[in-house]
Amino acid sequence: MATVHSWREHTEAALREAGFRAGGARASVLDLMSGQDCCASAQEIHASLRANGRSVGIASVYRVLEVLSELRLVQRIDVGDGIARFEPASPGGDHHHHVVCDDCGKVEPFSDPSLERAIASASGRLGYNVDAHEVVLRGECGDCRTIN
Amino acid sequence: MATVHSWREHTEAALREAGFRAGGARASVLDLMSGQDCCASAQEIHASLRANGRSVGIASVYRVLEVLSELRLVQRIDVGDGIARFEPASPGGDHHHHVVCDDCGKVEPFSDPSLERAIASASGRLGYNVDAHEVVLRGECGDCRTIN
DNA sequence: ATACGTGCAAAGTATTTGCAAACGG
DNA sequence: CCGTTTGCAAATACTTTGCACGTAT
Repeated sequence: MATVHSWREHTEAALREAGFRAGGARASVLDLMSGQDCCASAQEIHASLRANGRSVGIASVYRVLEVLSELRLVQRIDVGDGIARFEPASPGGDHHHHVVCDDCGKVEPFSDPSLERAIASASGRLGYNVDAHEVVLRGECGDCRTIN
Repeated sequence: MATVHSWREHTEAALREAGFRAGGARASVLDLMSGQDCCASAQEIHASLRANGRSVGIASVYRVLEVLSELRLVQRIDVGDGIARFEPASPGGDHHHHVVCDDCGKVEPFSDPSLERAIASASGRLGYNVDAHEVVLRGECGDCRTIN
């Protein structure tokens, strides 16, 4: 059974509901992102679109990502290199976090239920209405450790 | 009992050991940062120094922060606004994380031992030599919730 | 004396904004 | 039609780099 509401469908519905119109650039970005396994930067997304022959402007990519971020349809990720990365917010439950290699800069996803529980419990103790969170671990990856 | 090794002293010793020379800009940055309670951006640090009459160049601030980051004497924090922030790495044990208000952008520190345990345990399961981590929570702060 | 540290200015890169044309409803 | 969306180009903002000079060792 395929997910009844793919991220793509869910997102388009949410945009329509929020009063946004359809448009080529947005459709292209959604197309690309729906097949994206982990986070990608605006520049990477733009380059991929160009490579696939869809000529969307870089400004549109940023604008689409801004809207999607505000509606929490994508999550913005900062792994510490000053580049904003984005990935579909997971209604499908594949929520995850990231490990970054200090050495080669590689970014990999991981997930851990007990970490999620600890975050939920800590969130409850703050005077904030916490609705999103991000965890970034840093260290030397296996490959780099072998080389050095 | 005052901490025998303040961050300031610890940091200067580590720099000397690593073969760095003393210099005015670095001393100014260390001075300022040792009295810093939570994270500050390079620009904020630069502005504070100027305000205090210490004319260090912005480039030096960045260079000092880069060195300190590499030696893990300061931790770099990215709360998602595209600005790198830095705070003394806590040998004194006041390790903490950050909550950011989605609305007004305010950044506040918090700490939670069980969250730390969960991170340590998750770190152990990855193929990485995890030596640093960062958690950012996002939500509406108490003030903004009252206003809206 | 020699190499490292620093300040300034210029360059680089990610992101945002102004604007006119294209397009959806 | 009217207002949103888009692409281009220019503007902005943060950060890095080149280079000449100062300074610690």
